[in-house]
Amino acid sequence: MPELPEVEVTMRGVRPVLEGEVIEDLWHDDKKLREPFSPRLNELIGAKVANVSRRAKFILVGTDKGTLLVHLGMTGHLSILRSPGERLKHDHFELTMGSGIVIRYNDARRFGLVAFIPPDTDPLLSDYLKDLGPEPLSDAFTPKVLYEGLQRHKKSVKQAIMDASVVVGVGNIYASEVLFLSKIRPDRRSDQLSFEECRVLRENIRSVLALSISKGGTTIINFQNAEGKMGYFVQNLNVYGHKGEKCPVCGTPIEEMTLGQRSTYFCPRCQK
DNA sequence: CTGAGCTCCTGGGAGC
DNA sequence: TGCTCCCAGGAGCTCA
Repeated sequence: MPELPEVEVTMRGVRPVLEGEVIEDLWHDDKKLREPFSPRLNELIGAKVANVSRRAKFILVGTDKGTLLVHLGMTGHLSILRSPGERLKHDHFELTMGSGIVIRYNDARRFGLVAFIPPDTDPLLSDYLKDLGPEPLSDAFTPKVLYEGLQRHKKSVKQAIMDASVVVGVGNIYASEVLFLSKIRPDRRSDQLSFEECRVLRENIRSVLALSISKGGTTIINFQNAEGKMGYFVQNLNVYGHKGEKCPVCGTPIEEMTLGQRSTYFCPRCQK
């Protein structure tokens, strides 16, 4: 379940093996991911990679012949293969670079996306990215921006911080964690939060994501081995998945509720 | 326009 | 042991 930190770490992992290299070959299977593979992806063969970046949970591979957009969905991951073996089940896409290195995309549930943005289109203005809210770790994500974003909605604060038009990159797990750290009940209406609560919430969103990225950074070496297995971040989750266990702060049993069809965990005593 | 609910997909766990 | 059922979740879609 890649959340933003895992995408960032993946992006940092593939960047050095892509930038400045030529895409020598490109392969995909005939199953569709979130949407079918575009025939225009083949235009990237022979292209030189200029830059690799991230926007929300998308990885952007910018070349002189267009941009490759990769989203890992729920179960997607990229492997860097110096001596690629045979493809495995659920391998759906790969790039062979001039260096001989193969970047391979595997995604069991096929919730991910591989898309082509033509060279005459600014990828940030493409349909995939144009409506996205601020990056949580950018200077643009101020307490005021979060406050105003939450004021625009009447849904629960948990659903609101998972809404990419408010802020990108907060998935289901971190939503519960961040609200716990902020002592805010997930089912509070987003437009009922005070400015001060938004300030605290904004701070926790940033610190949790930043910490996960820094932890993930140490897994890059592991990530680059021939196995290509990255593994999910093993981190201390305070409430997510801990229904019935004691709150680490006050000892009250953690409760679970459903918001927007998604499991939500919280401490009924700490979170107001 | 908004928010609620549904949908895609497969592996893994629970239950029998 | 083996079968069936159900759940997980990012994000786009439909509908009221």
